[in-house]
Amino acid sequence: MKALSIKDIALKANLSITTVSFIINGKAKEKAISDAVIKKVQQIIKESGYKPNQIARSLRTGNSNIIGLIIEDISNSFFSKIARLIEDKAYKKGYKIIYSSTENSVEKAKELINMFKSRKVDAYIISPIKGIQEDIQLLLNDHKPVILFDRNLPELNTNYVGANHLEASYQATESFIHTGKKNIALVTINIDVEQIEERFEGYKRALLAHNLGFKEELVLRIPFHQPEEETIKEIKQLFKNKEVDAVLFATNYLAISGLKALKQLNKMVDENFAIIGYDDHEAFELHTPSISTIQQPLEEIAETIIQLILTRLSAKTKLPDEQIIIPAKLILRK
Amino acid sequence: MKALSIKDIALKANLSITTVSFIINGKAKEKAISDAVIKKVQQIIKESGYKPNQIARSLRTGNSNIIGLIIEDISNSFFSKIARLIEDKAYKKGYKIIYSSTENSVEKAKELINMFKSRKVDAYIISPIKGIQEDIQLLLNDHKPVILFDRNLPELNTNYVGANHLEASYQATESFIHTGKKNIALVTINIDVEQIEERFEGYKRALLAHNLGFKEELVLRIPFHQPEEETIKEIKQLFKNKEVDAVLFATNYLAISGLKALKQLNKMVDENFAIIGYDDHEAFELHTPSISTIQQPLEEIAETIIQLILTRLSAKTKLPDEQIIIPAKLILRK
DNA sequence: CTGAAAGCGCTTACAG
DNA sequence: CTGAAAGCGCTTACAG
Repeated sequence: MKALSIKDIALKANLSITTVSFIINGKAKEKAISDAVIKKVQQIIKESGYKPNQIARSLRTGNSNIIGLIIEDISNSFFSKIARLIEDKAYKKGYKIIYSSTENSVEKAKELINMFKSRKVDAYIISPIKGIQEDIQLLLNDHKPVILFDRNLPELNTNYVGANHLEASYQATESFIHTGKKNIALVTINIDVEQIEERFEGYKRALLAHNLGFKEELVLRIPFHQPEEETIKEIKQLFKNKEVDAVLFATNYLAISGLKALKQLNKMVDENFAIIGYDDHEAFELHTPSISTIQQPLEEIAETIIQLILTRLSAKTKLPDEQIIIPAKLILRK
Repeated sequence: MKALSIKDIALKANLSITTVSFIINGKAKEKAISDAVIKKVQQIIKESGYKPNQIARSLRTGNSNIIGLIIEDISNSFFSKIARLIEDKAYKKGYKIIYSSTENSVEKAKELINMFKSRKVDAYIISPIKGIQEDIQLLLNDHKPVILFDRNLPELNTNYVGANHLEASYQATESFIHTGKKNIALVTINIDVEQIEERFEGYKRALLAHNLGFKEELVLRIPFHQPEEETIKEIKQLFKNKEVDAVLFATNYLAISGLKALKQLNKMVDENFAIIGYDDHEAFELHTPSISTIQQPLEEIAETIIQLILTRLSAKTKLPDEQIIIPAKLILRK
């Protein structure tokens, strides 16, 4: 039971494959194919359930209607939610998404880019890490649309969509200060990516701007691949420091580990001890008391990314690169 | 700057593309290519950064090294975690995953299957819905490996990996009964899929087995696409029924809505009012008090799926279908 | 209005 | 030990 090919359809219709191809690709009018022929072919296609072989089409045209999505980890709710939104929007325009997680490995990220390249994806959406600039530059040389998101690589001339992490973490830190907190800690991750760096900078600048002084010992940098138990242990250590009266977490999973640490210590979030997370998580709202958080507008980010991609895919000439910064919001909860 | 082709490599090496192809595909030994030639070609490939065009390869061989994953919703943590585990394991074997969400739409599920088919994916992992049996049967006729998971379609003769939902929800209900609960409610979703049906059956049978009687008014069936606010409203209604002393939720997102409802009502989970969720969620453990839940062993499910796929992809003949039921565990938390 | 033919970049049966 | 050639299923420039 082999799949039907355009040849079979042409045979049944008593036409050349050229004519059938024109009809399939909506070029019937342009090529002045008669209405009768169009009807006949469409009828045969419908009855036979014929679907064009996309692989052959890709080989011939050089594009695939596939957009490659490269992220850190699909099981992180920030990425899986963005992925879902992007998928939905792309799907409506006839594009499919193929995704893969880098786990913050330069090695794997490079492999993924090559993989996608050899599969001729039409465009790339990448949450990048340092060390893959050259690989991305090759895509750009190839005139493939590339949208970086979440994290930027400023050396590259391409599109970027992201939140103003510095500003957001500045505000979060400031909100602690406004409620009288003096010893504000930061729990962050020790990966060398710009948006993590920015979150740190915002924290530091807010402290300095309010003359609280920056103390390195209040910054806890968690190794990326560390097992969660270890992370919780380190956070508990931090929490036991009686001086600390507020903690900002630089990612949602760190904040989750922080909440687990609190629970294990039987320590409460109250007027003497405040925390703020980064990126929302259902657990934050449900927690008693609810946890404040810095929220990136996922819908807006996804929409912006997909618009940038689609306009670039349909443009005949290269459009100017855009750097779009979308404000993250501090959601204060009680 | 066009990409290199096998022709370019052959030209540089002063060899035919046949020979180059044999070397690329590891058939050099088998074809008795001389070591000197092998070395030379490998050197040229390395220097030039040549990557074979997978599209051309797929067109010629009929397979793609891509596995299609069709799930309900990638943003649901159950699926995104499974997806990540499957991706990891597949990646190590040289397979890529292409995924899409059906949103429980028969229409979309059918489209996705066709899309994957026209892209010549090598195998399918599907969390199916009723109404796509015929489409899956066509894949089976085509001798493509298909693994159903999470939900089964018993009419089909294919592989299935899933948890024993009936047993699990029976046990959960029974655990309520053992702690003296009399009016046990079920919050479920009104989609017609087997594993949701089983969760209902387990609940019902446990009640009947313990002579508590089954009351339809204690079963709340939430429409699938309903906005969450509406769901919360309905659950609040249920919670206000003073008789209800225990609630079993049939999915993790329903339980999350349930926790939000509790919070809005300022109602506590305590010895007089118990709840159990389905599939784990970080919010369950963190909740005060922690929420008990039925947990599917994600790692084991993913591993089983990928093993089934890989053995079938490398087998020369059709292997017998397997129906693998993996026990879900009731995790009781205080 | 419609068709014959080239070619996308591979793999592989066949030949020597 | 190595190569010429067919063919996978399309699209499209060219011809009439």
